[in-house]
Order: sequence, then structure tokens, then C-alpha cells
Amino acid sequence: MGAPLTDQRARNKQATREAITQAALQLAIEFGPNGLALVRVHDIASAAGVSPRTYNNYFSSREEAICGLHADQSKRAGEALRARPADEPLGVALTEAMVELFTDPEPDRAGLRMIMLTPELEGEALKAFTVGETSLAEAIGERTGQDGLCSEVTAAAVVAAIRVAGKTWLTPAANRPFADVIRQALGCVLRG
Amino acid sequence: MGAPLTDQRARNKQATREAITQAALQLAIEFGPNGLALVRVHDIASAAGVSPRTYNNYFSSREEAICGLHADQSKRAGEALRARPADEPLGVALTEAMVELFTDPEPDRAGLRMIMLTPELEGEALKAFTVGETSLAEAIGERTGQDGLCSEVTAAAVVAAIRVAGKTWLTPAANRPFADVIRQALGCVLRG
DNA sequence: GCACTTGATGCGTGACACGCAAGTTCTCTG
DNA sequence: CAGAGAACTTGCGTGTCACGCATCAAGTGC
Repeated sequence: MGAPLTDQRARNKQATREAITQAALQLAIEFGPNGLALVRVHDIASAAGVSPRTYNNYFSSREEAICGLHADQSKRAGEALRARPADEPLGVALTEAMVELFTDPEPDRAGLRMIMLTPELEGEALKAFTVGETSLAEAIGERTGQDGLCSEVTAAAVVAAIRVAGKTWLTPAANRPFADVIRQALGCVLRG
Repeated sequence: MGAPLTDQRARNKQATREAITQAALQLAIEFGPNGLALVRVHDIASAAGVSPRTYNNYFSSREEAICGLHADQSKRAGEALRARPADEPLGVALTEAMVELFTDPEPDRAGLRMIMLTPELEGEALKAFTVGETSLAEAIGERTGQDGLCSEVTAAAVVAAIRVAGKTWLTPAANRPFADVIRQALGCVLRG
């Protein structure tokens, strides 16, 4: 983990991980939210070009594999905020950071729909969102110097707002850019 | 479900559910966060006085059973808010409703610690918290008449704040009443 | 090149979710 | 108050899966 990216091993490992998550998500989408139980571990593994045993060296459940990509994205929340200019007000910086993080590229509707609207995936989807809270809270703390609790609460609230925004964006009624929904949702909780 | 509470069956069913969740949580605490895999379904079922088959008519995983009590509590978030006087400002009503809901009785430290700090339980614990969001969002909507999205975001933010408050309350450093932590945490997100 | 670390794979085992089909307990209606 | 009918529990059988252990291959540093 701490090894530099130039390490061939780390590259292979990351490549394997991504191959598995992408294969898992792809298969889940094909089978649909209802037939998720039909997605066999064996199929995911062979689609990713690894053995079933290797698959579960990386993930201990189908759900975890399917949500892996989204989890990796969430983990970048902290660095997304740090990339904003330091003189920007916190609310603006947070909003723009989240917009950039979650709309570059614009998320795949089918994938997000699968992750967020499949009951069996609910737990893992929540985990995938919340893994970003820690790094985001740290980044907020650095920027504002405010209380640790308050940073964490703010980070958690932002992540929760993004999650609600995602759910809203998925409803057929509101077909507008994800960025708009994110801005509106964050506007409901950020007034500082 | 829709049947009146006078229905003997509903009472039995609820009693069975609670027996299973309490047995599951109890055993999980005894085995500790590290030995969670050692808790057998058979043990939970016999501790609750039902067959293993019945156990999984109610829950489809150990994790779900262990977090069941907490999930039931979260579901009462909506009615907790409705119980507050209608002329109270939203922020105060929300805060006091959550304080009442989550400190009556004061939560069991061992149980909450088990649920929130065991990695294998993370997904289910998050689910247990978020199940309350829907009813809370509805209650907020009724009270304020504000936008649906905004109600949901506020509800999600409140629940997230409670979760952070719980984690903070669990740290040995801050041994003060849970109610205090909740008030402080909610103060970070509620300014309306 | 050569010893060493790390990841991939096959096999075997124990546990579990769930469908199915009785058996049992409670409810409702005539 | 009695019998039809619904709801819940339970035992059994099956397919799937997570994971420990041992082995093999690929990559790294001296």
C-alpha cells in the first residue's frame, strides 16, 4: 500500500482489483437488480480473468466487489477539497469539490441505479459512500481549523447530501445534470 | 403489519423478533468484535428459543440480526419529531426529538460499541441508521412544508450527525452524557 | 544470477440462505 | 361455538460461498 506506484506489483494488484470490480458491476447490471442472486462468483472471476479463489482474496462478498469502484471514488473526497483554492469559502469549496469529484466523468446511470436502488446492495452502497467521510473530515479540519467533531459532522452531512442527491438524480422525473442536483442538495445543509 | 396491535399474532411476531435480536446482540458482545465469526446461527436461535430455520425467516444474516434493535429504534425517528410541539422551531424540535429518542433509555455502551466499531458490522450498522431517514424526512416535510429534496437532505444530515455523535460518545476521552454530544453535533448542521 | 517476498491458484471443509412441505396456533364468520 | 382458512414455525434437502492451507509463479534486492 505504502509502496510507490512505480512498483510493478502494486500496479498489477490495482489492475486486478479494478478488473474484478468492473466485471462484477457489469454482470450485476446485465442480470438486473432482481436477478442479483443469479450472479455467481465464478462468473465474476472468469469475466475478470482470475480464479474464484483470487476473487475472494480481494473481496469477501459479491456486494463488496460490485460497489468497489464507487468506494474508490469516494475515498478521493479529501483530496478533491484540498484541490480547491484556499481562499474560497468552505461552502463553495465543498460544493465545487464534490461536483468535480462526482461529475468527472458523469456517473453511469445504470451503475449508480444498480448500486443505490438494489436492496441487497444497500449496506455496501452506504459503506462505499461513508468511506470518504474520514478523509473529507480531515481536509475540512485543515481548512477551517474548527472542532474535530464539527468537521466530522460536516463531512458526514455532505456525504449524506450527495447520497440523497444521487437518489434524486436517478428518479426519471428530474432529468437534469447531476451537478445541479448536487448544488441544490448541498445548499440545504451548507449555510456557513 | 397493518393489523392492529391487539392482534395476538403481531405481538408474538414482534416478541420473537426482539428475542432474536437481543440474543444475537448479547452473543456478539460476549464473543467480542474479533470473534464475531464464531457466533453461530444455531447459537443465536437456541438462545432466542427458536429454530435456526425460524431465525432466518426474520433475518438473512447475523449482521442484520445483531443490528435489528438499533434499526427498530431508528424507525421511530419520524414519530419522535411529530411528538414535539408544532410551534417549536425546526432545529429545536429536531434536536430534542433525537435526544429523547436516543437517550431513553441511555444506550448500552457495549452494544453500541459492538455495532459501530466492528468492521464486519459496518454496512448493517449504516443501514440501521439510515432506515430512519424516510420517516424523519416525511415528518420534517409535514412540519415545514419545504421542498421534498430539502427535507430528505436535512433528515439524512441529522441521522449522519447522530451517527458521528455516537462514535464520539464511544471514545473513552469524552465521557459525558450522550445527550450533550447529540446537541453539539446537531448544532453543527442545524442553523435554521 | 540467487535467495526472498508477495500474490495467484486448487482443494477441501464447514456454515449458511432458502425452497418446499408438513404441523401448529390464532382469527374470522356463519 | 365450531369449522374453514390464514399465518407462523419447523425439519429437511440443496446449492453456494467464505476461508484455511499448501503449492506455484512472478517480481525484487543483494
